[in-house]
Amino acid sequence: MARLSFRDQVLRVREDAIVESVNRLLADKGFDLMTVDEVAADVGIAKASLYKHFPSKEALAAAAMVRLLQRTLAVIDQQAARPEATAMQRLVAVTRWALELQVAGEMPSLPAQNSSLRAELMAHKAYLELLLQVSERLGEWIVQAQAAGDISPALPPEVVLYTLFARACDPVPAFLKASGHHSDAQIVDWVLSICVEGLRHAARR
Amino acid sequence: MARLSFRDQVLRVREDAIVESVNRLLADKGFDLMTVDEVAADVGIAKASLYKHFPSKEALAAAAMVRLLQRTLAVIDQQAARPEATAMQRLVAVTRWALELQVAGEMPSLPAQNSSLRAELMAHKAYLELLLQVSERLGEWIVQAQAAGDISPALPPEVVLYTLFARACDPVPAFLKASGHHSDAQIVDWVLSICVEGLRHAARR
DNA sequence: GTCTATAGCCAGATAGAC
DNA sequence: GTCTATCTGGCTATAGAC
Repeated sequence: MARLSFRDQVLRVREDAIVESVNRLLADKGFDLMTVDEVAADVGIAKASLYKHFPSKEALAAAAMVRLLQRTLAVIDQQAARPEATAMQRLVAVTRWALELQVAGEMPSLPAQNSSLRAELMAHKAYLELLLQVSERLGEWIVQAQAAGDISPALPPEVVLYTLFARACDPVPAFLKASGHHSDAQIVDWVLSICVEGLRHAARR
Repeated sequence: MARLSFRDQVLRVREDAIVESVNRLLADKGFDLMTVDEVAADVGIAKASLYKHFPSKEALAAAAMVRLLQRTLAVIDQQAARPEATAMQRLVAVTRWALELQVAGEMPSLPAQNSSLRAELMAHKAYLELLLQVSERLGEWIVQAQAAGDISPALPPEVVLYTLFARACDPVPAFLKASGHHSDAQIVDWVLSICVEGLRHAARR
């Protein structure tokens, strides 16, 4: 990794601050309700300055998703470094991390249906590359967990992968949290248990 | 039920057509991307005429949700009329119906985060009444299924209810459908099986 | 690169004739 | 109640001075 000049370091720090604001606002309000004015106000710079760093609102969201995938890969690396853990335990740990992020209100969420956003994401090389990496890393563990009998072999790995991904935008934690009867940890445990046991015992029917 | 005058019948038919268009557009594009202009064009009337029937875009969405809940109650009634079925079989049948509706692209979906929409829904008496009815009807079966050992007694009924509700907006079917490798029926079976077995075997942890 | 000010656009809602 | 035409506000994005 090349040494960065002082100017570039300042730039980097500012952009990190921007992306973190975007991440929080995406988690809080979602893409459509998040306005660029809000982002600028939250970072503490003028809107025109934001557009010097990122060319569009969609690019802002893409940057937040790249950040999320990078953090996900870091968690995956961390799990890969546990020699005593089974593939299933690693999958569960990563999923638990995602659920905890969501319950803490730090999981950015994008609408599945906004076409301009989808188009920009599908053209974003770094995003696609990271998404592929995450999928492949998890995919290996899924196959291993199926061989070990921890995940039903009746399920295509693809189905398992999507089911795990979907925990990141599962509405159940938010509803349970809103009802106010349970602790965050308890909510995460329930949702995780339902997911894990579902994958374990699912059949072709 | 009072006999309707001819005028009122015409009104009713037109409003049904409107709500059906809204339902389809909500399923297709979601609330934020659906425009009132599109609804008017789809129905074949002017936008101003739409506003004579429904006072706001949010009211249109609320009407579509009321229609959905009414259809849900009809399915619940249908299951209640099967004396040979267990509570669990009834719950599974209702959930399967919802998943099939979603895979067919006829399940209207609302963003969880749009606050003006949430405010209007929470003020909509018919909607809340129906939602309560559906929850209570399903809640009874959930308790019975837990007593029969078909659903883990470690789960609060509330958690089970939300987990079933969430199948209506589960992103997994859409992803699997987009991948193009599987039939609709197969997709529904997998998602349903993961859900049902998860509820059956979930533990407190 | 940062700012103020504004252009341009789109979508929800309304006026008013018929 | 239906239409055409218009208003209004808010949002993305940019111009241009410093």
